Amino acid sequence: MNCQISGNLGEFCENEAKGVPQSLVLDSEKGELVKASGRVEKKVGKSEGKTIAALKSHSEAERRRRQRINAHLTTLRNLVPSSNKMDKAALLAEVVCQVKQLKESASHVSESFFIPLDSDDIRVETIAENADGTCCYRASICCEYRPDLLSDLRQVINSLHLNLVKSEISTLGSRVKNEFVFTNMIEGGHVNIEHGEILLSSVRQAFSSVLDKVSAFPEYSTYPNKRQRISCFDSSSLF
Amino acid sequence: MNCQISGNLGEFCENEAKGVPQSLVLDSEKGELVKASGRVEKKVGKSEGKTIAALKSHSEAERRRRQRINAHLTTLRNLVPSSNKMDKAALLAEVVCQVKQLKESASHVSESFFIPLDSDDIRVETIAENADGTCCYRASICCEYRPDLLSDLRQVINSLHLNLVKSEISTLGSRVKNEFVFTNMIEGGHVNIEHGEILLSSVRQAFSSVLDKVSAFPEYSTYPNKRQRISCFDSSSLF
DNA sequence: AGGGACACGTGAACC
DNA sequence: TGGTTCACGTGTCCC
Repeated sequence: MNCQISGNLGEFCENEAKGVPQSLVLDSEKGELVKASGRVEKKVGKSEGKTIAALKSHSEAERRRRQRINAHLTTLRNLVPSSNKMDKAALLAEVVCQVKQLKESASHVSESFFIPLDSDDIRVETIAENADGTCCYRASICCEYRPDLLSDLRQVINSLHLNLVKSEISTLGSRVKNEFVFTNMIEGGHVNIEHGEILLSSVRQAFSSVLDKVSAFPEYSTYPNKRQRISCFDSSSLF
Repeated sequence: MNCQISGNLGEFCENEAKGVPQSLVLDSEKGELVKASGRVEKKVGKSEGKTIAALKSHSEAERRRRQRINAHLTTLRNLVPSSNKMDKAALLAEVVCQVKQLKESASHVSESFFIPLDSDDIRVETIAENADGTCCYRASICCEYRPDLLSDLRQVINSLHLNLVKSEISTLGSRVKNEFVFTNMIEGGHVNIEHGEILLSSVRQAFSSVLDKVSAFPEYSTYPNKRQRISCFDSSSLF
């Protein structure tokens, strides 16, 4: 199966010329060592010319194939940062990681763009943790619009004393998504003593209470049946 | 340079036993065909055992290296869709495309998240073109907040009669970014006769007029100097 | 010296 | 049958 004979005679001749009998061959099944003999100029018959040509085109094709593969590898090397001195396997491993990571972040991002139409959604997550202890968080709540929603949210956000760095309102049909980005910094550049997880869970709980208020008032939960089209700009209901 | 002798004698012995003199060797420099001779059991000296061991460990190491590389290739094959029957080069080419595309979309997305702090920014672009002629567009305007900004924008959006599917307000410090996603559909499911590019350029022009209005009233352009902190929720200035 | 990494030419298999 | 792909063992360089 794994038995074959191959070789380019040029090197062999060089070795032979130097009197260096390095050209040994291993029979891996029997563990025997064998010295490849010098060239035998024996005629092989009328097919010799064709065999030469076939062998030559074969090795050339194989060289082209290797060049093709290595060219793609080089391209990948330039695409992945700091992979200049990696060997082939390490480069491919790095590419695997990059692809996984990029795919994950891409799906994560598109998911953060998404406004679920049939289920309410609360997301509270850490989006960056810095070495100095400062963290950046994102909290979002997506639900059906109702008249008191924004004032309720404002009240909740204010009561939590979050260090807001960005807030966002999106609308899609009659649904609204509010997103807040905040840090654990407090005035003066100090880091909030509260542990991140505690902060996040209190935000989660506060958002839940906003959603619960909707459920508690059925007149709001039937709101979508009206299929009212709202938008920050084609309706003044939000403002 | 490219001259070498290699081979596993097992195969050679099989061929020899079958009387098939296929084991030919090509000297690619001279174009000569040579038949590899049968095994020569000549003693090579006291180093024969070591040479056997070296050759064996070498080929085994090489096999492990190949396995490592191919394992990563298999992983990549599972990571990129519909690459089951691609050969190595095509797979790598596809991976190159995927990585480029993912990196581009990732940077594109993070750029769309970005709120420029020192320059006003208008972006109008197509985000999807469907086979049925319907298109999905995104238009965004990012600038310093000023009291009339939202009503100006609302007026502009209304006058364009866009089929809005999503609108978004983000704030970062005293800067505001408004984003609108709209389609070329009109009531009844028909596609707007207007060509997409005309639609987009009129949106771009309308947004520019909103920005121009800021420049025309210097009291607004000095607004940032106050470093006023606004947010949808820690200030009522937006609503 | 000895092990890793790479390019090479070959045999086998497939179409 | 030519053409192409892959795995293999080897030669060679480098540390």
